[in-house]
Parts: sequence; C-alpha cells; structure tokens
Amino acid sequence: MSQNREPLTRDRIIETALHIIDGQGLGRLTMRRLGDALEVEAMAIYHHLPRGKEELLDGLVAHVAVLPADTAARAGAAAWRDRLREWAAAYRARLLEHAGVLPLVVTRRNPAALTGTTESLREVLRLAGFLDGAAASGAHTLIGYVIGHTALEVRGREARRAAGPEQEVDWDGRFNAGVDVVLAGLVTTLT
Amino acid sequence: MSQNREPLTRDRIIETALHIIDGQGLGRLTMRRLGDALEVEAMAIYHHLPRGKEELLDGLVAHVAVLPADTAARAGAAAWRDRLREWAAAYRARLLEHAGVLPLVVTRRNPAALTGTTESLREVLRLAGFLDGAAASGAHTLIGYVIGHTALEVRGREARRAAGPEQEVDWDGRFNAGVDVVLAGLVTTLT
DNA sequence: ACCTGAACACCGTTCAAGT
DNA sequence: ACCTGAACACCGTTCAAGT
Repeated sequence: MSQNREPLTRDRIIETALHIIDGQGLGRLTMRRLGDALEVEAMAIYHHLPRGKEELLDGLVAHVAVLPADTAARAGAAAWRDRLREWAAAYRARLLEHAGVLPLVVTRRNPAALTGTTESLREVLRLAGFLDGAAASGAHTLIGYVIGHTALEVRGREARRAAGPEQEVDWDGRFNAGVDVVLAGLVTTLT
Repeated sequence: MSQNREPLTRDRIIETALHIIDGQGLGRLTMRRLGDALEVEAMAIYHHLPRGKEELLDGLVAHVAVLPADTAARAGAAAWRDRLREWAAAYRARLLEHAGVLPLVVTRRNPAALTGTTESLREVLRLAGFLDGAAASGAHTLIGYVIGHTALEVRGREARRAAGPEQEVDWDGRFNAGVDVVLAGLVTTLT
C-alpha cells in the first residue's frame, strides 16, 4: 500500500523547518531532523534545495523578514505617523513570533530579503513629504531600531530566567516609546 | 627540548578565537581549529572553559559587546548629546571591527553582557536631566538603534558584492543621521 | 594541575543506485 | 523526476591515561 503523504515542496520544507525552530530552537534544526519531520530521508531535501542548508536558511529569512509596509494608502495622508507606528508593531510581532531566526536575519545571509521592506517604508516617508535622501535615511533608521530593539527584547526576556524578576521591564511600552522617539526625531528633519 | 609556548589562558583562548572569526568567519570557528591555532589539542581547551564552546561564545560576546559610556564627566553637562554621539560612533566601530560576532550578540546568548553598557548609558541620560523612566527607555532606544542599524550595515555592505554598486550607500552619514534623529526625538521627551 | 589519544554520537553533503 | 542507502570528512564532547 502506498504511503499517502503529501509531496515534498520547497514551501513545505521551509514551513516545517520554521516549526522546528519555533519549537526547539535554531540549534536543533538539522537536515536529518528536518527529514524525519517530513517523513523522508534527509537527502531527499537536496532535490528541492540544491544549495542545501544554506538555501534553507536563506528561505527562512525571506519567509520571516519580508513584511512590506502598505504604500497603497492615499498619498500625502496626514496619518503617516500612525501607519509607521502600526507597521513597526506588526514587524516586531512577526520577529518575536519567530525569534529563533533573528540571528539569521542579522547575519549577512540573504541580504536581498530586507530590500523590499526598506523600499516600501521609504515610499511611505516620501508620500508624507520627505525628500528622497531623508526618506531613505529615515527608513533605515526606523527599521534599524525595530530590529535592534527587538533583539534586545528577546535577550532581555531570557535574562529574567537567570537573574530573577529583579526589574520587570514593560517591553511593549518601551518599544512604543522608542518608536515615538524615532518618529518625533524624524519630524524635526521634515521641511 | 621543551616547547617554549606561552601557557594556555582563558584570555588567550578567547583572543585567538576572535582572531579566527575576524579572519575566516564565525562558521569556521571550531574547537579543533582553535586548538590548532593555540598549538594544543582541542581537548585542552576544556580545562580552561569547562562549559566548552558555549562558554567560549559567551566570552566572545562579553569581550566585544561591553563598552560602557564614561559617566565620570561632570554632571548636568550641557554636552550630553555630543557624548552620546561619540559613544554611538565608538560602539558601532567596535561592532564593525568584529562583525562576525554580531549574530552572537543578537542571540539570547550571555544576556548579562549588555547590562553594564545599558546602565552606564542610562546614567548619562540621568545626569542630563532625564527622569529615571525616561532615561531607562532612552538608553534602550539608542542602544537598540545602534545594534540594529549596524547589523543592517554589515548585511548591506555584503550585498553590494552580489548586486553590483547599484546604489552606493554612505553608511557613515546614514548612521550619524539616524543617531541625530534619535537624539532629536529624545530631546522632545525632556522637560 | 594540565594536557593527550582514542572513542562516541552526531553533523552536512556526495554519489551511485533504485523506482 | 524523485527518493534511498551507504559512505566521507568533519563536528563537540567524554573519559581514561599520561606527565
């Protein structure tokens, strides 16, 4: 009787890998373990990802780090600050959901993955009235803050375990406060 | 005749490991290769770092990520913005010098390593007139930006290779512009 | 105390072979 | 076209043994 398992797919491989990372951590993602989870020999994966684990990790970064800001909204809208606030919150949430891949996002791995996101952010700023240079710079500043602060948050939440709840940090509030600082700073560069 | 090599030391081990990372990348740091570089069997390392590679990586993070802002300067000095600017530039330079350990700094590894740095930054803000909560939040915002933006820079510099010099980015200028945005934003929370 | 040598359980990946 | 099995070169780490 035939094994009625779904066919192996690049997408299914990457999603299963993400599931392993979320559940057990990046360090336990192994070609062999990934094969087990897919009910397949590890070597079968190479047929769909010829570059092997390298390509797998690239795919994981692309899957997690790509979240463009919607630039479809009406141009010149006065509410660009609210939209950036929402985008920042959504991006942080995405990174926290898959905190195990953060080290991969930070590594030089798959540098093209963040290009689209940065570009759409730049477009939002341009529609808000920023000059080209200021929009590019501002997008970089905001996305840099979001990634860096979220990385600190992941580390900080873990530290609580070892050091006890000495200083309870309100991470939501602290993140939002930082976003407001960056946005307030950006406003001073407008005109 | 006796081998006249220096005695094995925790510090010497970590410095040699850093040298390997800087020259060949994090992926090629191996206990066996590290042993070779130290002219010793890999197993000898465990005598100085009982927790093995885990302890080695923790030590590397501590060695690179600890750069406190000097809080010794006169309290209430008006030039706190210049001091934060200098600190940010110095911290970025340190991270770029050892870009290979950035993924380790970002991982939950050794969460205590950044505590001292964050604290001294908070002290600078407190002396500048920020209330306790605002100083803590502001320190987090600035350090988050510096780490995140520097990570983007490392990725971006690498991307140039694959995509050609399509868009030359002035990383120094962009980093400083972001620092100024953050500082300008912080000023609006002062009063 | 400090280092070595052999061994163990695990990696990623290749390659010829099956269907 | 898609997957398997055996094999290769490499990991981190243990443990008993040397000095």
